[in-house]
Amino acid sequence: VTPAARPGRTRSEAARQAILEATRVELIERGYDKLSLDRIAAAAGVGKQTIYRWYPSKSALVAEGVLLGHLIPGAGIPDTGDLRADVTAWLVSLREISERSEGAALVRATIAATAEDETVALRYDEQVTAVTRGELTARLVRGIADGSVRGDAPIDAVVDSLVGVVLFRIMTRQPLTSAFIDGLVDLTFSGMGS
Amino acid sequence: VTPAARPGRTRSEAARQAILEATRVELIERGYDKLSLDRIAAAAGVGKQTIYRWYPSKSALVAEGVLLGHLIPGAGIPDTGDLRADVTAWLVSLREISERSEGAALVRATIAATAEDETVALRYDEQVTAVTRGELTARLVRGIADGSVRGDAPIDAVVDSLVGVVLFRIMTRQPLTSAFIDGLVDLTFSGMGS
Amino acid sequence: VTPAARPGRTRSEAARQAILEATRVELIERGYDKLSLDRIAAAAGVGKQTIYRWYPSKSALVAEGVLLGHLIPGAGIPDTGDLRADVTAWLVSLREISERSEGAALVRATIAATAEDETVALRYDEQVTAVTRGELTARLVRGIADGSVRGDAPIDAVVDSLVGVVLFRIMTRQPLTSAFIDGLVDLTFSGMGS
Amino acid sequence: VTPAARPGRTRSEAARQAILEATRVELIERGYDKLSLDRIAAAAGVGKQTIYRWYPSKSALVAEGVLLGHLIPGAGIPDTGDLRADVTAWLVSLREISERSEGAALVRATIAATAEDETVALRYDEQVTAVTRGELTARLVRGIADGSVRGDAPIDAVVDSLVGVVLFRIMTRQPLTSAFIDGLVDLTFSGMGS
DNA sequence: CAGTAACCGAGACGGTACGTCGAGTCTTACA
DNA sequence: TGTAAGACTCGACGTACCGTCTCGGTTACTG
Repeated sequence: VTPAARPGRTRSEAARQAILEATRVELIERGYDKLSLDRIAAAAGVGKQTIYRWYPSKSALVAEGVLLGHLIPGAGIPDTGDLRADVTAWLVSLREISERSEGAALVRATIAATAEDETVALRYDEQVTAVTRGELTARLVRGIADGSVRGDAPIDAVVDSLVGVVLFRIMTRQPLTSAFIDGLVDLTFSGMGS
Repeated sequence: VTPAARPGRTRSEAARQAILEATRVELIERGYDKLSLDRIAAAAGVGKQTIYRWYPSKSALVAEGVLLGHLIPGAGIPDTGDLRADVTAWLVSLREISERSEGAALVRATIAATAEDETVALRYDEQVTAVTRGELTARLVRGIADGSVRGDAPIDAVVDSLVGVVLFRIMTRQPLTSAFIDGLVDLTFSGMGS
Repeated sequence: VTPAARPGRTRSEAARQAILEATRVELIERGYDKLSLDRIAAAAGVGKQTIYRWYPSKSALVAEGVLLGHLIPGAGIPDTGDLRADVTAWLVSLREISERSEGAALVRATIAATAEDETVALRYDEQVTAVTRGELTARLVRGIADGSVRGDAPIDAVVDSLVGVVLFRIMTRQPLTSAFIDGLVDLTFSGMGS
Repeated sequence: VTPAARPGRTRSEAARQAILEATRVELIERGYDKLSLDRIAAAAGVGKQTIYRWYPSKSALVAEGVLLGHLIPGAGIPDTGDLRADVTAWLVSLREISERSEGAALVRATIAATAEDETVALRYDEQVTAVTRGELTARLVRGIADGSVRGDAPIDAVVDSLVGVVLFRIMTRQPLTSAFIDGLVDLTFSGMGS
């Protein structure tokens, strides 16, 4: 796909990357609602108009800037054959993200943006929830095959519970301790019923 | 405990209530980051300074305005003796809150405020998470007593999973359907293991 | 002298004119210290920031808005050959300005701004006093030439006395009557000595 | 006339003096339009209401605070028999006032207040112009008697010229030099005519 | 000599305006 | 035509004062 060969100067992919990078820095340092496009433009060495040429609004920029491969889906679910261990490993990798302060700040910025803006929520669903659900579902289906998951397990509930609880702990600034992860895995596999 | 007997005119509780009410209206209609203190002051018939006299920041105002008995803890957990039915009933009552558009808007505003501001997160923890955890824990302890919950169930994981998943569905604009609730209760009691 | 060729949009001279015009209206209607930049901006159809881009302070705006060719120097000193008649005619033209209520209001605003702000005082000196002194001095020099003014007359004292007395009468709301003007001219030419 | 014998606590003259003193300090330090009643009240150790009990408005306070015996009339016109020397001495005493920075600041504050507020202008006229005119007139009348002033001199023009020129020099921050004073006296006695 | 009326310091109140910052748009000169 | 720069309108921010009102508390006249 040739880039259309239009007249005039070609749009600078470098500028776009600089914008996204500057956005992430701002998000980490100040959070979602203290974001300033003026500051981003200055930091990226870019005119404000260039930002608006790529992204129609602040939330679109944030959606793109945060979600594009820089977040949770980065932590793919491993497949060692031992499902319980794999889920635990996945949660541990999320814990590591949440313990780097920049990671927690980005996640919180994403939560705020998602809660406040419908279009960000849609993008979030496509790019994070759907991907995670896909990976997790695929892994669980293999688990059903090897007998470690029962055939009628409520996959949606599992996915949303796990993602939801992680976001909730980050949102409320509670650490994801080992003990908590163990309890969560235990609950997920065995339930609390007697 | 004397009421301090400070000099000067006594602070107007009526003004404070008007501020909180106007804040809730604004939150429902516009969301957290489009909140305008100018508009709130005008709607409440109050000087802007009076708002700042009571609340040091936008987030403090939102924390107070939203959390004070106007949210989730309003939905207490029932106790009919049948724990599974009680948890289901509790989730259904949350669904009803989330389906009134004002309920969902307030919850989303709270999520945004909590994610962005540490002090709001602290308040949220005290006034929502702690209360819910307390109620749920008490109910589960009775469940252990009557044998419907195993003695070593990870209570924290249960509480944060249930609250987290509800907030996650509201944040991402996914409905809390009956089917989802059933799956969630099933997962919580029985786990997904085979 | 090239027009600088700076990057970015060129500053809007139209906006500046609208600001000055709105300022004069406000000054006439409300006076110097009841001036509101919010109102001026609204009346001029201009953002407040644009006012601050042109003028660093309220007084600078007033200095510019009032002094720029809209004041006393507008009343140049005539030269008919009869110096006494010329000075009288000049004072009469000042009387006419001071009798239009908008004229008096503008003069009083200028007095207030000048008295309160050093930089306005400097501008006033350059744009009003210096110009008037120049015109009057030139006229008096011609008067010396034709013998109607003595060669060692204290020009500075003449200029400051005439300007000062006019401003004083306007400031204290005393009218510039014909009788007063005649007395003043008499004093200026002949002195009060016997 | 007894002071009415009203019931209730008598108004505190000490408070009133403290208010006036604090007002003068503020005027000297910040000028007329940056005056703050809150600051004055705090500095005077007085409630704001007390100020309003004595003075209905900011300008009334300034008029009272500044004019009451703390200004130009303090410099009475001497009478040594030599009128020219007396007028010169009076102008020199005004120069001394204008050279103490607090003196010039108070005069400028008064000018600003007078220019902006009609009621202050009235008071100014009564308490400064009228008094000065009275003293000067009395002295000039004696001058007529001893032959140093011609009988038909325009007294009003003399008074307003002298007061006006002094205020004008202070307002525009020009010093009252000896040379200027000499020129002014020369002009006043002999005129500029040949 | 108790009542009560006017004062006092203090400070909260509803407002208006300040000077600054940010969003999103528009207009230059340059590449 | 795209780009960096930057001015534009609009609107919100958090602060400072204004002039009023309301506290608890203090005088001083009055019945």
